[in-house]
Amino acid sequence: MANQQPQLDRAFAALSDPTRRAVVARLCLGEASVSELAAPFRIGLPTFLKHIRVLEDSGLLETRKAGRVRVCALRPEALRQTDRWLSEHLRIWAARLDRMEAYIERRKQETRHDE
Amino acid sequence: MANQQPQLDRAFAALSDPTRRAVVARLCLGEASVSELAAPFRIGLPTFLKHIRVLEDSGLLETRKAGRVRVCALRPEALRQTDRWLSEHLRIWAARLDRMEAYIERRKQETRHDE
DNA sequence: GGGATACTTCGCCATATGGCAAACCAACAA
DNA sequence: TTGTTGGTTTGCCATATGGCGAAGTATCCC
Repeated sequence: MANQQPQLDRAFAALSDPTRRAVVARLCLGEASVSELAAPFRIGLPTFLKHIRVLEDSGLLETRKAGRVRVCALRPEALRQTDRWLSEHLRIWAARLDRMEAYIERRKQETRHDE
Repeated sequence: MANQQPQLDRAFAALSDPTRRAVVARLCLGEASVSELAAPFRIGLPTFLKHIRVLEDSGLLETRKAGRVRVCALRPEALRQTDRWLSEHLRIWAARLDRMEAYIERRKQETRHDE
């Protein structure tokens, strides 16, 4: 049973860390350099860099070097992919619930009919 | 900087594993016992149980014991919570993009005006 | 009771993750 | 050219994760 969705694995894993979610949230507002992104956190730069690499590997963001500064930008396609997985499964679940309710309603009707 | 959303952390982490996503997908179709859920996978039951515990701790599913069988059911609220985080941030990102496009459009108009 | 079934716990292992400090490199800025 | 800034690499550590097999417990069925 090989893993068919390593992309999805990595995106969900990347989003499981509050620091990384905060970075994604920040980048929704526009590009930023590594040190700008790191500023709100009390962790060392090497550690923070690791978070950036994880986000990059997951496809959630891309970076480019401008002089000595590394600029980070969101890649919303990866975000959309994870969102699609969730909303699709919620849809399936809701559809089943609807069928169940319809079934119960039908049973009620039939019971009334029997009386 | 304390973590404000351990729930969200755990839900995303739980969904980062293909086995666990498959379990969630299966449970969208209705309740199932541990061994029914484990059947499609080639991993041992103890290992599979760990996955179930992770899903349970994340709030994505709940279980109850019926005789010697443990029945698992989806808790869609946790699924919805993660979906909300994603769609909200996608919304913010899209809003910014709209503003940028509007800005560029305005610049175009002004440039034309200057000619 | 006694066997089969369905977990459940235990102990172990390899790898991954998230953190640190120290030293290093590259590119401005004076 | 020399210092400062912004990032990067390296090495280390503690804990978590995902896997295993063996043994244990609790039901259920005969």
